[in-house]
Amino acid sequence: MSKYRTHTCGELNISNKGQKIVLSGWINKKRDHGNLLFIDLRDNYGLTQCVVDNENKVFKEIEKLSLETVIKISGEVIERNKDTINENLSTGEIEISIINFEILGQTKELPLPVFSDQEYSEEIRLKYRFLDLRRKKIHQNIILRSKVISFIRSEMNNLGFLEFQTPILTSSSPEGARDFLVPSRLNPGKFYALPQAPQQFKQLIMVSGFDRYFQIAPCFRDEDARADRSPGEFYQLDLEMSFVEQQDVFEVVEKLLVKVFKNFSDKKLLFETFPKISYSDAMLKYGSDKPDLRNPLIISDITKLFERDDISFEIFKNLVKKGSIVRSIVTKNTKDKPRSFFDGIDKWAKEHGSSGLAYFTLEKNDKIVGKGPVGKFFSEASLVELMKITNADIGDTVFLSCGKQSDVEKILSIARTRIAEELKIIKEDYFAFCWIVDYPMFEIDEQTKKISFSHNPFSMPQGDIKNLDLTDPLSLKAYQYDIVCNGIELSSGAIRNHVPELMFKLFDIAGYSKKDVEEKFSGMINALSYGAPPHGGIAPGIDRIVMLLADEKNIREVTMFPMNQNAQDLMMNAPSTISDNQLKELNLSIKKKT
RNA sequence: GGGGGUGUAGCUCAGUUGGUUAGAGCACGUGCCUGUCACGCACGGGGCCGAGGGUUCGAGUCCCUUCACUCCCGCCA
Repeated sequence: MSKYRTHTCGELNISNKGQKIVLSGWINKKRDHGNLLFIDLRDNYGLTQCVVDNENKVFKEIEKLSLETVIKISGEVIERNKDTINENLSTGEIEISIINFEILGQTKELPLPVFSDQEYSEEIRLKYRFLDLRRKKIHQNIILRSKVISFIRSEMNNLGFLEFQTPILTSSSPEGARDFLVPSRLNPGKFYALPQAPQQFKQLIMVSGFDRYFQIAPCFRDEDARADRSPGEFYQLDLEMSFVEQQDVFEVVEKLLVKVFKNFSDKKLLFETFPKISYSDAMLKYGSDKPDLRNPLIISDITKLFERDDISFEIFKNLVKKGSIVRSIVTKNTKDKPRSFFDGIDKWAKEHGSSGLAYFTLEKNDKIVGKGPVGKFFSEASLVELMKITNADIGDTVFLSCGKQSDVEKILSIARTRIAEELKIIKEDYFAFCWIVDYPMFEIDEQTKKISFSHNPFSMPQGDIKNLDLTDPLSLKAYQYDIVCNGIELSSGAIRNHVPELMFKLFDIAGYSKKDVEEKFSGMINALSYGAPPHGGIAPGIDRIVMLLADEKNIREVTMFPMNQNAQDLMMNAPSTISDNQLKELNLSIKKKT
């Protein structure tokens, strides 16, 4: 028998009636009636009500204990009266009549309450994370995370994947995010980098002939934080497979994610075979490469309409002549919405950096007309044509945005969400997964006008790889794919380029000489030259999967010890200064701030 | 690097047009209370109103600067 307990605080029930037991835990809540005192004792497993009255000689001592003191209680399991049963507790049919107690851990006055549903500031939560983590919701989130990871491990094993660790101290790579760097003592002036992802290693594992690899991999990127992005580190389910095409990867990931999401959430899946949407379609129909498919609204391009003579909407027509585009969102049966709804959307759009959203509602009396501020500019014939393009009906409203393509995409993407929220047509009880496929291999940097890799430089371009036409690199598509759920990018992956000669050519387009590539990616280029299998993979983000399952909007709610927005650990005081001696050993000196 | 929000008791917040001694709930302390489960009642301690400067007879409140936290943009192969 344990010195500290015979049972946990979530374990006892009516079947233990009459037993002498020992429990240990935290004082979650006290209810003091003067001569009768209730204590809710809490541990990881649950809550048990303990009771003591003034006939007990330790009563006065127990009465003085403050919340969150850790105590050991010995007592007897008593059946509660019918009218005092608490149906919200698994232990609610019994209570412990306290015989004796012992203090195991004293507490100072609490900087934040544990038993409370109140929100409180991040600063205090992160500084006293060990107290914060005692709170119910986040405690359960962390347990969920553990269970999800362990489930994924076992499923990956079942699917024939082997788990390997890859180095944490590795080399800096020129592409991608900013690296975290670690100075080398034995190699003065040189630095390790923490891996942004085990990208090269997992490809090397394939070249080494291990066929199917996975890892719950820590990834380090020195980028600014967002609500769904921790500064510093995050975890990916990193996986890679040999002798596969894109579809083989899709099948494995779909199988896995469907199981995970069915197992750990009550929400339903909108699709069990995830729809595949090309990058260009996604940008057109949703204005984004991470569309939320729970939202039924779809964007249409109606630029061509504005070449018609029977439309007199001169502002848009002139802009179109100068190369602007016009796209629309149609909302179903919104003719009876109050004026304030439409103006609200328009005003909101203006606040978000656009020139607003023009709109009109389709109505039919003798003939079809557009009702609303700009409806009068459209002839009946042009409205019929518009209805054909956008699938709009009488009673629907058409919102219009005109401008530069990237601006229109941006504003309509967020307008799509905003309008759907207003109309309450987002299917909140679902997970809507999709694949975004056919990403362009290259893109043009708006500022430098240089061509760069749009995603991963190691991706395999689509087409005949032996006779690839590289004269128009911007039209080249890659076997590069993202998985998106409810508007959140869960991961990206690719079929890799395992042909060194082709890789040199592609890097050349992005401005890297053969020598650069050999130097920066020596490990991998070298390996690919000694018999590399065709291979590909993906890396779903663990933190974001758990966020979706726990229905949390902030990644810190599913991370045990997160850093704050300035990449500081307020509990451990990281980062911190180091001693002169440490600096000397590392051959480093710190420049004074100017 | 840029933009928005917030900052008042240990915690969560209120504080009117600039006007007496800055309030509430929880927590803490003392007292009463033997069936509560957000127990109840009474009393009490607790404040550099984030920091600095300015306007004013007078600033928690107005102005400027600055710091912290947070959300967003940039960034995230």
